[in-house]
Amino acid sequence: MTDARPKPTLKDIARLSEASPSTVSAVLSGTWKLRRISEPLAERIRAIAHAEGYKANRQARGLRRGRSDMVGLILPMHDNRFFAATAQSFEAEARKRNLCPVVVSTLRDPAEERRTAERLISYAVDSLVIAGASDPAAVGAACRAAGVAHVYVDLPGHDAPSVVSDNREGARRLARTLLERMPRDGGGPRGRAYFVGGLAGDHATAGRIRGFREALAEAGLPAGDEQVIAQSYAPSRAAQELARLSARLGGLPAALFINSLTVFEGAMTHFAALAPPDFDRTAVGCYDYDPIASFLPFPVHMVRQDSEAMIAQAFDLIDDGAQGGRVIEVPPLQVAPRTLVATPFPDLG
Amino acid sequence: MTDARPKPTLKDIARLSEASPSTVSAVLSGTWKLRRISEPLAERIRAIAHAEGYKANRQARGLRRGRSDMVGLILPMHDNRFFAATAQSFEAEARKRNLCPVVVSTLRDPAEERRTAERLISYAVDSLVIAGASDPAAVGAACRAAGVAHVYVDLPGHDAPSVVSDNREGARRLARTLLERMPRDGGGPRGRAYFVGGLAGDHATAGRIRGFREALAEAGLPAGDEQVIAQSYAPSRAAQELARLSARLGGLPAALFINSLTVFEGAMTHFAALAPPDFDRTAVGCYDYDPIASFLPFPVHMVRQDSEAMIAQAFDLIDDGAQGGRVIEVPPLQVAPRTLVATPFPDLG
DNA sequence: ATGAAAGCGCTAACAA
DNA sequence: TTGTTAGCGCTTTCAT
Repeated sequence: MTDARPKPTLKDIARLSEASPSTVSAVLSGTWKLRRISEPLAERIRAIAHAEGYKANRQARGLRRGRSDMVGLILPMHDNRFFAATAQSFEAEARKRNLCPVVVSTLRDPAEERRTAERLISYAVDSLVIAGASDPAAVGAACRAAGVAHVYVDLPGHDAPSVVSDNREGARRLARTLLERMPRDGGGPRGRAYFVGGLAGDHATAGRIRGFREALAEAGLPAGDEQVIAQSYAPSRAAQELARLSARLGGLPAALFINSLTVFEGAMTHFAALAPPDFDRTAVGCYDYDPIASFLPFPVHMVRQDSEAMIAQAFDLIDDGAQGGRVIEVPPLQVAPRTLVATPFPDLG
Repeated sequence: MTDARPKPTLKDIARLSEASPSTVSAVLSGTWKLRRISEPLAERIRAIAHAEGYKANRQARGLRRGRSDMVGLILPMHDNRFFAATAQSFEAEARKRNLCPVVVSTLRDPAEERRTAERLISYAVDSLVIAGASDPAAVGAACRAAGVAHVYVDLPGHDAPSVVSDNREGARRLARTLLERMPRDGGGPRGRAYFVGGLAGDHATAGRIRGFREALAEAGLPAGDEQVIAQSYAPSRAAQELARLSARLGGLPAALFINSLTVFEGAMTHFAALAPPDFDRTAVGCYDYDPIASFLPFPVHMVRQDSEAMIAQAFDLIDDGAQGGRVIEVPPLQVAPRTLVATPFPDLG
């Protein structure tokens, strides 16, 4: 497995091509416009380098140049659609700039998050994108101490620019969609739209509740406090709250704004416990996205964070050397139900 | 953002603590057992290093030591449950060994894959785990040329050890489960188990078909060729094949072994087109895993690759300096339907 | 028990 | 148009 002879270094190529290391370096790293090197020499060097399988040692180059051409993305976890999509966009943007992207997750452990940031910095990453930071201040301190450019994504920091979802606008749009779709047959206890799940104290949830309320107000149907149920993200709790609500209303409400997939799971178990629910009489929306969920036996309008746009913004901020705690809000995307047939399980809706 | 004064280097700490760089290095990098350094001196150095916020430059250290303490994972993509889980396990194992994990995806582009491998190697990663390689030979060549230890995961390579799923055993187990659950009311055209989806030529699918056939044979119900339908992974094609099958049988078969989530999506659209399908009369299994899918209105037995065990194996192989094209097979896990109520939508079966 | 010095592989002044 | 040289920050003999 290990090759017998050691990898050729720049000096080897210099010796073989009878040129000086600096010339070889210039030729091989594209700096050679400045050093008006003769085309034949350049060609010879390239040929020899290629023949010898020369590959520059980026640790050495980085050490000398004081930068690595690596950029890091720190995530809470990989196994999450949004963060995975974020990673994908991150890599695409990094490659556009000819940088080497590396992605690392930290499991929402502030200590691990900090350690990871410091590690990447010690490898001299040029910049860091920090998504869903659990302790932005700590990471920010490490970056600042090292003079490493950084941007927060999804959850804002204070010492550097942030790119977050426009929860309020996203929620407003989803709520509007639900209001359009919900049955218009008069009022009655079931005639209203309900917001379910999440924590009202949570920054994201708070924004979504505002958007929800605004859409309802716009439509001349201002929401009463009982229309917003936001005490938990837990599926079991969601199922419980929905059961209570359905009991009170005598069925599901005309529109259900479900705040996140975990809450949605809980909702599914509640639906399962019902006598065949009548989804003609209920418009369902979920502020979160999962492709399989859009294949459910009833139409679900979903919201997906625009990770692509967010990452593009993040890189712009880094490219521009933006400083300070500016927060940029990017509206999320709405995903129509992918239900191929209007009501896949006809007897259900 | 950028700090005014530059980061302290080892030399700075040496000057400040009135010790030599070599002593400081020894103290700070734990090598100091050898160099019987006095405890007071060590303590003083540590204190000063801490006070100055000294962080070793790993590019320099790596350059000198000829290794970086970084390990890389190359993935086809992030946005995939299996690969995401693989990344998570990879990071956990790396951290156990005090190595810095970095994850990069290559979108199944062999050129990108190779480039990424070379890049990571040029940063002197100590070893590389390559998951779902689209061109193992090219990556392997790069690793060998550089003497970088590497292991393939999920899809095998030939120049180094591989860890793959035991598709045959996984399929056998899933098929057994389906045979246990399927209605036993005599034969008839609908009384048999069917394998649907994937490409029979594909290595993974081929193994699964073998396992499927073996389970049926064990049960005294050897499969005829028409019971294996494996021409495509495409959802639309799957829907089409299922429609044809249902038409021929007069309904869904007693057991449906669905080979992958994409095929499953297609199956969903077919189910939707049917008159209310009767899932009392059909046991459904999917060789793939998605948590939301397990909340569907009918029970789905799912199979999930054991990424944790696979990655643990991969690290063992690297730790042991294993060489050559050995292939280790790890059986996948079976996930029972998480359906909380036996039949969530009672009217559906 | 500690220090001096060489050098990892590369780049960038500065010379020529 | 090209070569010489001095480091980047660290580890590691080899001296003492």
